[in-house]
Amino acid sequence: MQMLREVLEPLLDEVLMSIGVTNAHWRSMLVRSREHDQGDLSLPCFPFAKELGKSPIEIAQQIADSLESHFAIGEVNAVAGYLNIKANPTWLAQQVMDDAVRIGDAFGKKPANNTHILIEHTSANPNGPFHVGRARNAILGDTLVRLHRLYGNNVRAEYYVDDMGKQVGVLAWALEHLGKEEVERTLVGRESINEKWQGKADHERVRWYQAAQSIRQERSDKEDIEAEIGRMVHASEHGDEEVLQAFENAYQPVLDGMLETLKRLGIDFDTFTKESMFVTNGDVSKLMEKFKTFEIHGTADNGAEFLDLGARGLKGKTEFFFRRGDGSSLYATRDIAYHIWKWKQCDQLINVLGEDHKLQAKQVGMTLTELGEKIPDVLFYSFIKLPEGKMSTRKGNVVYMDDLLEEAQAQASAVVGEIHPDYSPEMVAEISEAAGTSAVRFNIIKVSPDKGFTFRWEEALAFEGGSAPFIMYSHARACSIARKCVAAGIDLDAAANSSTELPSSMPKGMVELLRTMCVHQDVLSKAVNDRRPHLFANQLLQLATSFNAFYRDCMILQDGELNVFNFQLSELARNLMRTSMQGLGIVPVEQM
RNA sequence: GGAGGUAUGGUGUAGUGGAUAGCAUCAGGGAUUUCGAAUCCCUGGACCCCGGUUCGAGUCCGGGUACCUCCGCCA
Repeated sequence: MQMLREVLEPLLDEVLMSIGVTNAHWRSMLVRSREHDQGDLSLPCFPFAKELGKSPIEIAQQIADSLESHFAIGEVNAVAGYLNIKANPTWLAQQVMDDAVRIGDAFGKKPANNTHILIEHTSANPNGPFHVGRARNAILGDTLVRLHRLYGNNVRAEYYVDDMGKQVGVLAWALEHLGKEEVERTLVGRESINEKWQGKADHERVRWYQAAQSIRQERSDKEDIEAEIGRMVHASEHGDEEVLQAFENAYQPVLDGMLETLKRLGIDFDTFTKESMFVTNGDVSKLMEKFKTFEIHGTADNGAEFLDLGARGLKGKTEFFFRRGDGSSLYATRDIAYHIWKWKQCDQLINVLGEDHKLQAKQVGMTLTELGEKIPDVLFYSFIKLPEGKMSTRKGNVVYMDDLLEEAQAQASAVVGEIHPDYSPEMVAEISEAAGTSAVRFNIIKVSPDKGFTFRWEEALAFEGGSAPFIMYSHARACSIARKCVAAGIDLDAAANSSTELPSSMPKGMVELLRTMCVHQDVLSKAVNDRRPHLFANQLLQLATSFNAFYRDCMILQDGELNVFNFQLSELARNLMRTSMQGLGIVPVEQM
């Protein structure tokens, strides 16, 4: 609780100095109390014992006795060598009422901040529909973008389009050379396309890609095919405009289909940058010429070139190849050119990458350092598996995001329909779409990115307990209260702006809510700066829970009479929930 | 074989060197003539193993074990 800390530190400074503590590091020992009942902040006094020649119990007591009283401090107690300080709930209420805890756009209180942040995420190869595994990148990345915006930062969300190279080459070849019948014949025995996605290009065209993958290994003329694909790929890597155009015609509809899926999840991008740009504009060849002058530059027998990063401390295989024997560039080379370009347009760079890219990212980072460039921050995440094992399109072991979202919507629809038979079909559809997509996002975002994750239908579709609909429900209930007040003929604006006495004694649920609201900004700050969105997801869950406790203990509207303070607090909590939900991509519907 | 990551109730997970390890699910019990029961309350149950550092270790260090990822002139 940063706001309490700011009040407390000068006071404690004085007391500690007066009793003879010289260790200036005590500030880092002032921690959030583990025992919520004991206090908000605690100072363990064990380290002072040696210096002062007294027991920690005595020291804690002595500090408690000599601590100056302050409006912010509610209770001070010394227990078992710990000094516990509890905030005065009335002071917390004042902080909340004075807007100290408001965050985000809707509150018009952005931190002054001129840094430009570029977040690159997703950047999936445009060769097939999103499955749940690939979507973790998009959900993490988009949530990070949203949280930065909530925090007041200037963010650009970017998708790096892999518009050249073998995967797109295979897709282009397949679309040109294979007929629908041949594709289906090749894929016989594999799962057929879900009828629902007929006409959606990512689902349609991936079958051409899959058929080609199998034909490349099995058909009698596979050497010829391989040569043909190889010719196109190399032409693309040399910037052949005709080939690049053919590639684009092949992948663009696929990419559009993929973006449609992301859109449904509330995920958007500000800019798309094509990989080929760095080949056609000459950046890549200039870069490769520059590498030649490096002392760690080396050449293989066939003329391929590399940098020996072993000399810079890389372990394992130390040669980092940037150019093939035929003179064309490699993916990583283009990635470096891309990073140099990105650094020209931002102050901070964040990439969201799967853990399989760790070595690659390290090589790129070391090379950027070699070039005198800064290295990006990277948010790595672990893969999503299925209970049957690794997700694999080839083995048919895959859950498509489109299917998951359909199912989520259908199940949410069943719940809404049951609870509210009075709602119109349109309303049910809208609510269940919001609840379904939000539940899917939240289920993925609430887990720490570096934790392996096994996808389970029943968890992804859970609408109770620690889920998005749980949060949405608390928010909807707060909205409902406000509507009830209007129905009772109360002027909301007047009530919101009228000044009111701060209560001097409060029920437990109200104190809970105030405390949660007062750490909200602290948690957001940590989630953003440490790139750990799940911390904020858990905080929002806590906020919803606290609001429920407040609702339980405090009446806002009773017998037509409005409790003004309770109403104001409820409205502030409602707004905080709403903006926080937006920060996580949860849709804040007002009724459900 | 080398490099990186992870290990917490039955299950899924949170946890800033600090006290009685939090949440959800699950199992069992209870709460509504009152602002929305997708709610709330009560009970049950966990820090992989062995050492070390420390006044104090789930957390830091070393060594095991298990699982995941990488070690392409692929992207």
